[in-house]
Amino acid sequence: MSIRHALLAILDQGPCYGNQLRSEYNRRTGAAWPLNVGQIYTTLDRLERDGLVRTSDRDAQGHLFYEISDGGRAEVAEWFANPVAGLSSARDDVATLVALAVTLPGVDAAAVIDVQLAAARDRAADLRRESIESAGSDMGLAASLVLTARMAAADAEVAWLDAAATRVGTEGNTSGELTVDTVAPRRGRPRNTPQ
Amino acid sequence: MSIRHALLAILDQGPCYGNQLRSEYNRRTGAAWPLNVGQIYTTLDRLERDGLVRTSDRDAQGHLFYEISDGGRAEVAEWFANPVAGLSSARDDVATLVALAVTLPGVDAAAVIDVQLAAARDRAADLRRESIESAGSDMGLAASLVLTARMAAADAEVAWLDAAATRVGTEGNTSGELTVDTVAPRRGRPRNTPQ
DNA sequence: CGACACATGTAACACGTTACATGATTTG
DNA sequence: CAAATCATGTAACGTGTTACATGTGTCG
Repeated sequence: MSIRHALLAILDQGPCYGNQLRSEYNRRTGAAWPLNVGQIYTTLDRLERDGLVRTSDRDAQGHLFYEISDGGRAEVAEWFANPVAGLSSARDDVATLVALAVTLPGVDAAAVIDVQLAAARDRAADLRRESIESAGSDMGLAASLVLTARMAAADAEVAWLDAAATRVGTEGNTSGELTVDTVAPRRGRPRNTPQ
Repeated sequence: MSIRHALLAILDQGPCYGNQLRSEYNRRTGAAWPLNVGQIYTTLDRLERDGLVRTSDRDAQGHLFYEISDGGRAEVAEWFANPVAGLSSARDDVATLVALAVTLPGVDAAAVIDVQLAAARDRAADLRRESIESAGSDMGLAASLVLTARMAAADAEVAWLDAAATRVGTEGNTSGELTVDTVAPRRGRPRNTPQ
């Protein structure tokens, strides 16, 4: 639900054509999450389908302009006025992976965590470098904020994985391992004995 | 790509039937990200379509068991051995929202941030409470790790929003505001003057 | 001219998600 | 018996994402 709203919010400033929207989106988010060109048009189609946008006239250059509707404006206002589901409420693949690594017998949880930790550290370092390199440039406040958000997320991931590694090392997974058997449905009788 | 792999990893322990997989998934992830029952079956269908799983026999109770294939086992091994794309590389809706709020004239960025900040704080507090309540319980290591991961993500979000509020307050969005005009395509002539 | 960027589109697919239908079994 | 739970499924939809086709204008 992010791209939809982002494009809509930009269109709230005035009519734009496809590629223009792409540029705007990239510039404002610091090109952090690259947006495929085609996606613009599919998203615009869907916005039009939902009556939030309508196609306007064509340019002298042939650019096809899209214009926001009243409904679209309302949607933008609502977007800006209410909480959105952020990363902290999203399904976390790394956490899922680690949780399963810890609970599944036969998986070296420590090794799994190490791999993810190394990758997360790389990622954090990349972002930090990017931040330093673009320090003197003309990067706007928005792009700068996005960059710090990504760094914060990466750092949090590193810190958590670090703590997880320690806990797995000390607490072990002795009581953590869960065989599928444990969950035998109530109406029971020993069911499947994996392997 | 998370649910697929999670179910596959559980199936790597031995055959399971649908609802059993649901229980396993919920238990191992501390039921943090609730999984609709139907999703299990759609996912299993797709796993079967891809040859990573095959249906096994039926139980005396009529339970339909699924069994992992060699290809599935390979996929699980690969999943555990390589970095996965975590939250830190995902599109961040909150950051996008704030970035747009800061760059779009006519939007009260400070107010937008406040709303998100309040929601994030609530979320963090909820998780902290959940953590305290389940302190003495028999929560396994995995579920505990997942909970801390969620708290870490929520805290990071709060901290970032806090910093963003400050920066928006001090740096203002004077130089940050970007009219759509700014981006006039190179081959140019003043194009659309929004509003 | 040829390479490249601009610009618009389309077709297909993946995954996640929900709502609904259906039956059996347990339990109060 | 009635309600709740267990269990299996299906149909439909939404967004994100990619790969591809196509044309035009610019620039060396």
